[in-house]
Amino acid sequence: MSLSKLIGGRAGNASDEVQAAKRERRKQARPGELLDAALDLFVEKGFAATRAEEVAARAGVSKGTLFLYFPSKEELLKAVVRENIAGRFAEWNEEFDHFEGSSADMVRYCMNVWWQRVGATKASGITKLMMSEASNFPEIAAFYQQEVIVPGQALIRKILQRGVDSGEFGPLDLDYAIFLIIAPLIFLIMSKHSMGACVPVGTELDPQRYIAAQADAILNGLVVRGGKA
Amino acid sequence: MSLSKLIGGRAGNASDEVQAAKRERRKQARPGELLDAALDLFVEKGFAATRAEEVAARAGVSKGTLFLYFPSKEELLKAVVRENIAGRFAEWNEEFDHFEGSSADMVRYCMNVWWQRVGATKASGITKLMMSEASNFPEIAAFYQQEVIVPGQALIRKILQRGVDSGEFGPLDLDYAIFLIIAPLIFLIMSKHSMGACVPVGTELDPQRYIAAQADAILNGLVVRGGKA
Amino acid sequence: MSLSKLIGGRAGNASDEVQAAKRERRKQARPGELLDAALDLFVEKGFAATRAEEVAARAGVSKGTLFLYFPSKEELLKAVVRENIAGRFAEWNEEFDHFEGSSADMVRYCMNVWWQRVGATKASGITKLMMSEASNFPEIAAFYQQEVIVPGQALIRKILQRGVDSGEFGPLDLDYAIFLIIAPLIFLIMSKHSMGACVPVGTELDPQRYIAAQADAILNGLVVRGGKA
Amino acid sequence: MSLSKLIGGRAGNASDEVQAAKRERRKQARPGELLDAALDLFVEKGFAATRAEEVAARAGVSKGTLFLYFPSKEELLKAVVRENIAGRFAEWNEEFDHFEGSSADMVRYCMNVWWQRVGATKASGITKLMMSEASNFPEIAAFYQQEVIVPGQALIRKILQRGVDSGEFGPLDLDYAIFLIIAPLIFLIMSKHSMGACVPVGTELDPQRYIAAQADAILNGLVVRGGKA
DNA sequence: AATGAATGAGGGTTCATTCAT
DNA sequence: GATGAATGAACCCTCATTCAT
Repeated sequence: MSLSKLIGGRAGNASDEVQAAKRERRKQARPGELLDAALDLFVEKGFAATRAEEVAARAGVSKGTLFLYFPSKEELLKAVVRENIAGRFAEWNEEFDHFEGSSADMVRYCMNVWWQRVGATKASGITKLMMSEASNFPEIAAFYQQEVIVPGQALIRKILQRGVDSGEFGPLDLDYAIFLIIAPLIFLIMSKHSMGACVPVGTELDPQRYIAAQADAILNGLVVRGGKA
Repeated sequence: MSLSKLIGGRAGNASDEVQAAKRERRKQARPGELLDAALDLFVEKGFAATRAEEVAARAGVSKGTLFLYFPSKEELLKAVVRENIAGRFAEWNEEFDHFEGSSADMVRYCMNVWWQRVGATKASGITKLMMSEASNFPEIAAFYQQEVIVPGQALIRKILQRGVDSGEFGPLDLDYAIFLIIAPLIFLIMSKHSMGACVPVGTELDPQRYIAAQADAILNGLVVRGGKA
Repeated sequence: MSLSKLIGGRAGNASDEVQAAKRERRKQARPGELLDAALDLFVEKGFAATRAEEVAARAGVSKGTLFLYFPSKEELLKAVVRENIAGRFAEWNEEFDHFEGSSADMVRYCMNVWWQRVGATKASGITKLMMSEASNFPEIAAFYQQEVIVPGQALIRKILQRGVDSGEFGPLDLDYAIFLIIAPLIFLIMSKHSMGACVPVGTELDPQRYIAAQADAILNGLVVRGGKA
Repeated sequence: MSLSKLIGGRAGNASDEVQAAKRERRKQARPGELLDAALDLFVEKGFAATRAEEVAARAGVSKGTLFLYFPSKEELLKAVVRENIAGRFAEWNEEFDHFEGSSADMVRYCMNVWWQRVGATKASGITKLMMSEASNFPEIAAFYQQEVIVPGQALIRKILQRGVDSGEFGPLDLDYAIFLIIAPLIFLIMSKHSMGACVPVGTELDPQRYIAAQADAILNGLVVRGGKA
């Protein structure tokens, strides 16, 4: 912004400043609006099948404006992925390090919190997007692998390890046990973004109930205990 | 094109008949080769990002030939899906109806047999494909829903119901419990076809071990039993 | 933009007047700076390949400002041409009318003076520009033809005619002899502005030496004289 | 072409072969037709101002076809330059090495032959093109420099050296004397392709007469000989 | 007057589809 | 049937031009 606006020269007046600020705010917001629109459409239709003009239109701007903010459609995709992978794992690690309660509760909490903070948000679309487009954009896939998959798996592993260490969980093949948590969550996302969209209304999965059912079974198993053994 | 065909003499003779038969067989095989090639490529790169010419090239024919067998790229996709979801559910239903053994074993058997007959085969690509393209082709998605998802879920439900009825499994919210079986299998397929392709060699999932670990936990739970009970 | 202008106090004062004067001068200068920048770029990259924004940037103003002074890119081109062919032929005619010396000297003088006043200046770019763009802008080309080529050729013709009249030069096909002077000068300009830019450093033409060599030969010829005659 | 066509199987007949051959010939001719069209338009309008579709249209094909033969507009330009710089200097060197006659005649012959074989042909457009676009395509310019300018100058130099060696020409600053031949020829081309196109009909340069006038003056000079010396 | 964000027509390029051979 | 040259609609991206500030 020009210095004159800040110092208030002759031409400047209150209204001007307000307008300028509004415009400035708009300009700041533009990339975000475009990224949101792009995420929606890339997730819904796939990268190749989404036209740049559609993204612009959904963000309420013209085709040309899109390219004012992102040099190409592919860079837009990269930005979409980058933007939506706010590395929150540090924060979560912290949170789980101080968790006080059983490891079973921790697993439940982890799954629920993930749903609230990722699964239920637009960010979940990134997972669908990467699943669909990974092989077309290996560079982005590698980035996603390193920024999301690796730290995510490490986090789950730590939780399970805690349960094993405390004796609450039995001995586990951790390399594979982590998918007990991950698989149902990923599946939930895929359902939401893919076939789920084609399912008759009223029959979609209820995420809370879904997660509860999964957690119950993962923790306690389907097979009834004791008694007849 | 085979040289023999090109040189083939003028008059009808034994060799001619042999050639004709061979050609006939080839002609019959052609669509299959195209469907195979298309499945591979659609799964790997997505529908929109796959060029018709690539499909033809991988099938060893020219671009024009592809359109001789399929009127459009979209019809090719439909055929690919139709071709690869040969509903084997009738057969499986039969098989499971006569299963003799515990329901826990049945779950394990079901997951393993699914892997052998679907997950490990090219047919698994259809799942990936539908996940990625469902929203672009709702008609195909509905078809898949009806031909695969509904009967598949019914099958799983029957297995779990059997366990509940026999008292081997505790009471279950069946609408959601079915995903205990489905989610890890779908996840396995997505891993294989998506990000899995971007994972460092040697760190891919071992399907057998993966399925065993999932089945164990689903059936028995992570939490240690007995003792304090 | 200059900081002083932005901070400038509210009340009229001496400084204000100074600023206003400076701004006024700047305002007058603006079109000139734009024309200079445009000439440079049009010559270097061609009209179509030069972006309006580049011109503005080189002139140190914003894109919008360019269109404040010139209604379109094409009008800018017209202005560039118009501005840079300040018909100095009247003055030169005068000068040559009063030339005292041999016509050979006059030819040499003419070529050298042309180099100093046109060839070595930015104005020489106009020649290159017209050569490149004439067929795209016939209207401008006609203007150039009328303002530069016709009077230029007339001037040369007068010089040669003088030599012929005085008996210093042999009989000449004047319509074509004029190009003896013109061709090497135009070639020098084209060298400077075109391929010359691609020639290894140190191997560019030395204009003075080039003109001297051309003039010598034109006047005296390559073939040795006398002797055997 | 398929072997069957050559061996003549069942389906093949004379008409078929004729048609196929015709088509084949067309395909072979296509690139040449496109290059011709491109040369014309690039020369006339400049590279940037020429649309790919125009080139295709002038060659009588559709836009898409152009890109079947040349991967991009820029590659088309490169091909145009390459195609039209059939390095004929070897042949010419040979020709001039065996020239029998005075060096003055050789100069005249050289200029005339150049006009017939280059100046009067489409290839002359390349010179115009390079003059206009050199700085936009330094790579092509370097190629042109190396393939045309350097050998061309060497050829001229040899001719002049011959005259100096034989005593027919006086001592020369060869580095600059070569432009006595080159400049008028280049100027002739520029006239033809640039302003020349804007000159009133009937007033264009007559190349033969132009070359004769230039050669006469270059060889014998404007200044009358003998007498007063 | 000056700015630069926004626009949208235009041009290069791709690719599903057609059709003459 | 099979081919692949040809087509042209559609898409990405550029950039001259506008206009709110």
